[in-house]
Amino acid sequence: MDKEKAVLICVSGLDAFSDREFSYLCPKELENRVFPGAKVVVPFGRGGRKREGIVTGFSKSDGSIPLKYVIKAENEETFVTEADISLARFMAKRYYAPLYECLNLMSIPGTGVKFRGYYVLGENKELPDNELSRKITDYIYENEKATLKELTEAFSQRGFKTAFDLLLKNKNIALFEEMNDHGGKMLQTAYLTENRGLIDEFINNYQNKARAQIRLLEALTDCDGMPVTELIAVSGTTRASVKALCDRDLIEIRNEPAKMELFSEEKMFSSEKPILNSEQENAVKTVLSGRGKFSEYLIKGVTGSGKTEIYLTLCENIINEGKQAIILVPEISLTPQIRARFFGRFGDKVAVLHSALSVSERREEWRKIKNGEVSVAVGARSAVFAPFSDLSMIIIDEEHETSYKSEMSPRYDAKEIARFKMQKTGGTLVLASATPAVSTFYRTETGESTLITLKKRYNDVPLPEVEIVDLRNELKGGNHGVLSERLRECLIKSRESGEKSILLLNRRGYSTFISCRDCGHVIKCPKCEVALTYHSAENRLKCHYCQTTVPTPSECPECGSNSIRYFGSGTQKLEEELYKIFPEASVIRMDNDTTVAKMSHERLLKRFEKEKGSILVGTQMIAKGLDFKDVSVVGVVSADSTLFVGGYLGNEKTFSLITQVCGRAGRGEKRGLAVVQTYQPDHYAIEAAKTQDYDKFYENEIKFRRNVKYPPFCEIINIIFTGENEKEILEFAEGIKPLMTEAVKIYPQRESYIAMYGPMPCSIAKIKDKYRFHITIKCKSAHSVRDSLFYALSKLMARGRKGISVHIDVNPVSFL
DNA sequence: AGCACGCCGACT
DNA sequence: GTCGGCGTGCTC
Repeated sequence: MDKEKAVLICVSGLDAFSDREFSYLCPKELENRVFPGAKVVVPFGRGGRKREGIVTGFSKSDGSIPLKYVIKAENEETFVTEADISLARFMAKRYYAPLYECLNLMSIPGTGVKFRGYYVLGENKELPDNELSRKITDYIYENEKATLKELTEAFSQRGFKTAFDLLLKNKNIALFEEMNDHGGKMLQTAYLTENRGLIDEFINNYQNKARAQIRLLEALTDCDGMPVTELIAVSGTTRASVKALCDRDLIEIRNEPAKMELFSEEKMFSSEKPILNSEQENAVKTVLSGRGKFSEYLIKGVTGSGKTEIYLTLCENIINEGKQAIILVPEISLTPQIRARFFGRFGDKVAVLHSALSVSERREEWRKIKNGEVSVAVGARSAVFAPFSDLSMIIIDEEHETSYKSEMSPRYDAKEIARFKMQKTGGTLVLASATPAVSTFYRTETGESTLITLKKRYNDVPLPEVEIVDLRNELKGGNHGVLSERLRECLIKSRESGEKSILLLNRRGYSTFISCRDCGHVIKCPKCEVALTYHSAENRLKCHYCQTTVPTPSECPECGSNSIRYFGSGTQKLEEELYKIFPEASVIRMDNDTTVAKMSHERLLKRFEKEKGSILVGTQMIAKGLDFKDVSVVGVVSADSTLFVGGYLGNEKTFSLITQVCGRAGRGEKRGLAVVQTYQPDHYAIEAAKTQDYDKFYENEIKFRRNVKYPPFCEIINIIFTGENEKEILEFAEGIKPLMTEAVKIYPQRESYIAMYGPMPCSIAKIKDKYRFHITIKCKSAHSVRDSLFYALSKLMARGRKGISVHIDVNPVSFL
């Protein structure tokens, strides 16, 4: 008899420690649709509930356990390749993530865990004779369906489980598994109606009455329909005005599958080939000379040295080879300006992936890549998984940015993924930055990567002059304000000559914390272990970690005194102070609070560009991707604010942030001025920033890293435990020590193991009522401690751990 | 996460 | 004795 085909499948919904591949049989009728890479539906667990799975290989099952059958095979477009499977295996091991979740990143977007179990009324209408049964069925009847979780919460009384089980057994209720289908998401799109006459009439008659509605109509006249959310953002209005126009029958809203809509400016952007200078040409030549086998480059080029032209030229070469390339940029840089350059150059040969896309737009881009309709993909972190068939180059712009590391499971590092992919296919990896990550630069010293340096700035504009202001002297001089005398002077001068200024202050809100003068009590978030920040716009205190807000207290909640004081300054306060000095000026504030709405980022920048003598105030989001003429002054209000947070990366973050933002000064012909305010003028990160001297910074920093054994001289594994009960977490986490001792005996790789610290409270010890502890492991390589750590953690997780969740972060970039 | 099995305590 | 609560371990 023909043996039935048995396949290995990774199943959704397992945690990293119980994650395994399972064997299933394939029914005859599905035989040619079930093979490695295919998405399938399988029964799983004792209840045989449906789950999504991905076939990872063929099983050599010996028949010792009875196998279940694959229920369904999905259609073709959900497939992943064998190369994806081996990449996913690497990721699952390296980042301690479930294999399914890794593969899911590579398959078509918006197909997460598909099945939700609901309970509905069953065929048997005769209920057991008890009140609880009736209540449960009534609840389901009223809501049509209910999840088990919902029911357990609604009937958190004794006897629920029994009654529930009985109902299920009697078929009074039944399980209904629903597909949680995100596919083909519809988007509300606004169109002008056919009543053109009425529209013109309305615009004329309501000039001064319904300004918002008129702006909406104007925005719509130039285009053929626009998604409502975008329309609101572009015209700076609200949903209420949209509704009003609908009621007047002037516009209509249709539900449409979302399309990727190009902005007119993107289409119009010139497609002229840039003329490269000799440095740029050399860079291109060097990179291309290594083609044909895996090679890695680091392009270190000051801001304005024209790195984007190099990327464009490299991509062009790849396209001519008939191959494909990915360009990764930090999310924040995916502004229309940058997108425009790629569209201008490659037209419809380029796919763009960014966070503002809806699921269906993302699917469409993914499909174009998969079908070979495009040859270049530009996108943020997750674009590294773009499913090209003959990918041959990956370029990572601003490679020092920490956003290339995912902070959600799977906590992957796009740089490592890119390297893995290029190594496998013999492609080229290009990293680029004005201020490379110290770990990246180190690779050029060990020979793992080739350094390419660009020194010339576009049009030979000199780098800005950087002045350091010692804030301790300001204090001595009696100036307690946010702005030093010197910076204030420069701002005034800049405004007088009609030029723009940019001020960086890496703290949002008004004040950083508020406390009582009499008893010293600091007002903290009720759910998190952090101080609340005062936000003047809402006149409330906000928690930046859980978004809770509370009214501003007029007296101290501890001692009742009414001398509450606001300490520290954020962007809101700075904005206010600037208005005091320049009542006439246009001060534009850009931070998380002002840019939550889609597109508002771009609107704010446009305003800044348009208005003479305007001042831009913002958090680190203003440091990148901005390209303005006539910015004569850049101010760094508090240079040390990133110095001692962010763990060992603090120095590097500070140096690159200051350098980046200072580079915004004086583009165009004139030399700009940057004023850096600090309490630590002698710190080497600040000193090096003064002369914009990366090499000097690197020299100091690598010495420090080597001395205290930090990356690149080790790898760090952070294990984070969270839960409601402080004591239980601590006890649980302590359990890892003996297990680790045991594990190291079984997997003798001790030479790699450097040290284990903790458990200790995280630097934010509580978020949303959950306490947080962490254990940090330093090792020569994460790879060689993987087996022993996995052993210890699996055993640890196998014990009762009510309410404690554990996650692992390999080489974290944030240590909160 | 969810589901069944099995141990233990309360109630008949 | 029996029912039901709750902890423990497994899922092809």
